Amino acid sequence: MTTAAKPRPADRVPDCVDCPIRHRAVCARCETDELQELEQIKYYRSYPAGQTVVWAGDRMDFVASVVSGIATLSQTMEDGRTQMVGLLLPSDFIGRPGRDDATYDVVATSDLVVCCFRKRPFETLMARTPHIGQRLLEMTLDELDAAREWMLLLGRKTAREKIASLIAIIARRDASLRPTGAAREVVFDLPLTREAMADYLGLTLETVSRQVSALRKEGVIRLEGTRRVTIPDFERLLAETGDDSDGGFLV
Amino acid sequence: MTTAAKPRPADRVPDCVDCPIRHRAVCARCETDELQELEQIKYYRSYPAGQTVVWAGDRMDFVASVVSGIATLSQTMEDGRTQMVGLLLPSDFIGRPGRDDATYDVVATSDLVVCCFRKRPFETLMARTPHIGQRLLEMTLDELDAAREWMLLLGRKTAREKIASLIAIIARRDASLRPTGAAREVVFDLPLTREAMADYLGLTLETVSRQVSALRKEGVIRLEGTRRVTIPDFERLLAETGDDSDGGFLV
DNA sequence: CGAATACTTGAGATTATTCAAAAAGCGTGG
DNA sequence: CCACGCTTTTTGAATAATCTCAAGTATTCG
Repeated sequence: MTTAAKPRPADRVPDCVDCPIRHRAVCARCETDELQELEQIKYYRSYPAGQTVVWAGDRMDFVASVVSGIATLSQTMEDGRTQMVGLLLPSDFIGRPGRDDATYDVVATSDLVVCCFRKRPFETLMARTPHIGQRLLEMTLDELDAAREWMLLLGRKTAREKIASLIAIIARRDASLRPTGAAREVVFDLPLTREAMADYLGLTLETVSRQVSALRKEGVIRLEGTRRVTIPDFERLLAETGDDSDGGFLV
Repeated sequence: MTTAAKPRPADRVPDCVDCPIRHRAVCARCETDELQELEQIKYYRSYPAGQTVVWAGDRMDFVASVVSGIATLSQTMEDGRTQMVGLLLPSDFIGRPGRDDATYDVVATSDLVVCCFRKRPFETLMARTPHIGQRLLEMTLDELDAAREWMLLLGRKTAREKIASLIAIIARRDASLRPTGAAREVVFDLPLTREAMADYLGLTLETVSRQVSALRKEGVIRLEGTRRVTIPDFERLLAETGDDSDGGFLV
């Protein structure tokens, strides 16, 4: 089902001080001495696109931060229906302190680099210093808000609104990571296949395809190939999401 | 739309030591001296069934624990579509430290008693002692798991599976709060109207009604009136939920 | 270039919704 | 205790949205 390449220990592991996600990840609030303790128990791993990082139910002896790339969290029912329950971007946290088994499948959607911490030492460190737990609480509260926003999408939005919402969210995130100011035209690549989009949105891939095509035909978006999206008028796209018109633009 | 009775300050506010939710709420890990600090900033409020505790977007100057009764968290779209994103039971936490405005509507579904803490002092206390933050992190992680389980339900389950899942969850919770051991027949009252069930499940109330009737006609559940449910065979109900057959019975 | 994967499109079936009306349940006052 | 009005729930019929199955086309990778 998925490729089977092994995770590769990365060749060089950068110092925390030079880390690109230093200010957003679970370690964001750590003092220098705390960082040094983290350095002791951390190691990098790389996964090629498509590879599974952990399977739901598997024992997990580490927690980790996404350094670069994208991973997905998903759940699968006995008969194969799957629902994505989270999209992990750089600085996002993988795993749950205090829990030994993975609750969800974690899959690398692009080439992925993660900064792992051995779980027991991490838990010990967490108990000793409040900074990690404080930051993790903030991040978890944010994720909970995101999950609840997604519940509204899954439960109440139409297929068209779901697609528009997903594109808007990816576009926004992309804009926030990018140096540029407020470009009139937003251009970016979808990091997900149609099937992954379907799993995220609670749709079939055919419905995703049809709705993407519909938005394209109506000029809400433009496509180069199947992945590269141009949004000529962001307001127009937002109007298709079903969300409040005011709600947090360019957060 | 909702009744407009004022929240009533409760007459007597029990000591934390005697509190029924003491061991599960956000204060669960607090030492005696920390409890004393909490006593200083706490006050009780009561809301009659149907009343709104806070509206999304309103300023909230307190956080709170549910002491008794049930409340719902929900989101409403401009055109009135609403999605429930959480069910708050005794010991559950309301509000988010560090945030001034409510993100969701909170509505008392039954008569409700909450233990409020003024927000600023609570935040200060949190910063000073790690016990509250630690417990809040645990609770938030549990809520995140619950939200993600709900995402699977909303995105991938059929109407029938949704209803069966909701009934099973309420039955389980009810069993866990009840003194009895493993009774063969489970009997309990649905704490939600058909409309509230629909809002929780991402369905219309008519579909809820139809599926409840279908389960009744097929003997999966029995009904006395519209609220009182008997489950003659819990395994049979679980088989209708679409979940793994093994997954956490009577957790 | 060829095979494999990803995507699109069509037609028909299915599921859930919408609109409408009737029945059941609930609380109040006579 | 019962009648009345109100809310909640049930049920029906028609409609709309999405899914399923089935090709066919485009894209990617070796």
